[in-house]
Order: sequence, then structure tokens, then C-alpha cells
Amino acid sequence: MATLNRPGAPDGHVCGIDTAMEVIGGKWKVLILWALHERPHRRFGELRRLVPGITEKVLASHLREMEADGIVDRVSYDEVPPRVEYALTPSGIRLNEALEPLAAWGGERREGRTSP
Amino acid sequence: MATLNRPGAPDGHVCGIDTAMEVIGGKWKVLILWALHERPHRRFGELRRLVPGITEKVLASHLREMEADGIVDRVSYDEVPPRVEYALTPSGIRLNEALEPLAAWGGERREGRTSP
DNA sequence: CTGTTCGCTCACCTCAGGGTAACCACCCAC
DNA sequence: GTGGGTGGTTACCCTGAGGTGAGCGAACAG
Repeated sequence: MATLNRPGAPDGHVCGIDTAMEVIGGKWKVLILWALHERPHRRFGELRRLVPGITEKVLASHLREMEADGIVDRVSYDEVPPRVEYALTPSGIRLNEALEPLAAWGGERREGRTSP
Repeated sequence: MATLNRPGAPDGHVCGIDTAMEVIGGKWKVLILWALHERPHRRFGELRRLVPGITEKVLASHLREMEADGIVDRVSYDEVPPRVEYALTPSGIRLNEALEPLAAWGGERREGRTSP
């Protein structure tokens, strides 16, 4: 594994990690993922409130990209006022689990370098 | 853990994961990390050859940022022609390990969605 | 005397990802 | 009738990460 020096890879990717980085590359995507991990079936406005600072346009576009990437499910109930719920797919759940060691690393580092 | 809805966090971060994302956010950083993981003590030109497509300017600035973040060590030997070697710090090594599940996820997904 | 290696630095430019703001259709409460 | 809440879309703007190309300073090969 970890065969970095592989320019001949058909998709231009060099190892699994940049495939993953492409999926979570959006500025707010990991936070959306996290919010959906804490509780599935979040609504749009709920996510907007949970991810402080994100705009509606960006939240909508990120959700669409994540849906296209197969990591979130979008369910639209034909009611009024409109109701839409977002949830993680199995792939999204696994992605989130794969993100946990990274979160732990980041958490450690925020507590200061006093405990390596 | 995973207390996403915490706008009062002093550094503006919301959970460990965006701290980590900030560190590996550069376009090529995970690839550099991977190259240094395969073998420590890589030289500048070696890294440039290992990470296909990166320019010298960007490689230099990424390395400096990673050095400032405490995940790579830079050792400059005062010779001529100049020789500089880069290696992972302990923190960088742990970061790389934390990245492995993510790489596995990306690897899986590239092989097609035939095995969920 | 020219070219190459090495590890950068500097000035400049491009472009896409994200920010801003307005608007839509629909219904309810006031 | 007007204000609020639902989940968006559209148009435009703007910043900063990244790309381009040149040069540098010493030594050594040819």
C-alpha cells in the first residue's frame, strides 16, 4: 500500500487519501458530516443553525455535492411548509468513522503540546 | 465528544476535526505527508519528484507551513550544493496514522460501489 | 565559458470556491 | 395585509490559494 509514486493511476489520484480529500474538501463538509453523525435526519434549517457561519447557498450546494458523492441521503416530504431531511448513507457513516482518529488528533493538539 | 454546537469555542473551532483540516488543508499536504511516511529524511528535489504536479513554490510554502504546524522537521546542512532534509515529527507521524482509515475509505470507494 | 545541480525566493496572474443579497412559492398567525 | 417560517435559486462579487516563469549563488563537469 501507500504507493505514492504512481503517476499512471487512471483517475489522476495517487492514493486513497486524495480521493477522500476531494469528498470532504468543502469548507464546511466535515462539520455537516459531524452534525449528521450526532443525530440522523437533520432538517435544512437545523443544519444551518448547527453550523455557525455557513450561508444558505453554500449549505445547499455542499449538501448536493455530498448527495452526489453518495454520502448523504436527501428525503423530501411533499408538505407545506416544505420539509426535507438529510441523513448519512452507510458510506457516509463509514466516512465519519474514518474521520474519528483525525478528530482525536486535532483535539489532542488543541489542548496544547504539553502532552505528547 | 463531538459537541458540534459550540459557538463559544475560543479559537473559533467547533470540534477537533476542523483543527486537523486546517493543518492538512493544503492541496498537496497529505501527499507530502505520505511521501515522508514511506521514508523519512526526504530531500526537497526528491519530494518534488515524488509529488507529481506540484511546483517548487508551492512545495516550499507547504513545507514551511507544515514546519510551523510542528508536523515536519527541516534540517539544513550547510553544504554546497545545498542539502535540506525533511522528516516527520512525532506529531506528524501520529497525524499520518490518523489519516490511514481515511485512506482506506478512499481506496474502497475507488474500487467501485459494488461492495458496501 | 557554458551548463547543470540544488533549494529556494520574488513578482505577477488566474480562477474557482465561497460570500452577499435579493427573490420565489406556499401557508399560517397576527 | 403583513410578517414570519419553510427550503431553496439566481446573479453578481471578491479573496486567497495556487500556478507561471524568472532569477540567484556557489561549485563542479564538460
